[in-house]
Amino acid sequence: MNETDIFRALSDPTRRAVFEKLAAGERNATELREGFGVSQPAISQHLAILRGAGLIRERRAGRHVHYSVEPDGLEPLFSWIERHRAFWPARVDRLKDLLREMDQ
Amino acid sequence: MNETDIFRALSDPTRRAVFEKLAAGERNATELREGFGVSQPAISQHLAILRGAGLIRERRAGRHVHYSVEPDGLEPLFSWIERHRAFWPARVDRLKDLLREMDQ
DNA sequence: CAAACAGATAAGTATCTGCTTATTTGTTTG
DNA sequence: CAAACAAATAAGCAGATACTTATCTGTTTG
Repeated sequence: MNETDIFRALSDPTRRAVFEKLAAGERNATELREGFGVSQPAISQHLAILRGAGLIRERRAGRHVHYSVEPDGLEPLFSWIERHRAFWPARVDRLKDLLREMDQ
Repeated sequence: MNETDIFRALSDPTRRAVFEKLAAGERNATELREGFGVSQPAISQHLAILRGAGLIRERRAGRHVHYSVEPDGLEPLFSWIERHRAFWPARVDRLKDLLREMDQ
């Protein structure tokens, strides 16, 4: 949920690729595994970390678990960027406004 | 320079705090060390990682080395966010425009 | 120029990470 | 209900990470 968890979760290329795949739409763990040369437990562990960072959610359906992006999951990352508006005075004020709109 | 390096560099709380301190203005290694209960080599190593990720730059002045934020260092992170416009269709199209402006 | 200083580098270490295989839990279906 | 299936968990391991102390390099200054 915090910045460290989010940065850490996204610092792994496989995990970032999984997240990006989910950004294109809901997938179950088996579908997510396709294309990665990695074991089923590895994907399961990556999903647990993404979930722990608040970036994805799961929806159980029988023996399948469908994963999808948590819509506001990246919000702490946006906030962190915004907090640098001291350094990018005008630029990030605009970003701030944009992010506020996104919340609606 | 790539996304992985940037996410990794920012995933450490101490390193993120150093970066944030630099966002407030140029500092040398000794000044940066203040407030962290950490050895001089530790800070030096953190700075090397931030530098390797393209997030900070250094300016040598005698026996001092002054560090500052690399203005476009976070650009790959912004681009990565932007690349999710498939998921936030309208929202991120706006962000895209904003980032284009920022490039000018 | 010797002593002090700023910072980087070396080397060692405990802990963390990402992976594996093996096993477990729970669900579906012939 | 047994076999197959989807996914999580356990345990172990090689490599990475963040730190330490010790040392080195380079700069300044009394």
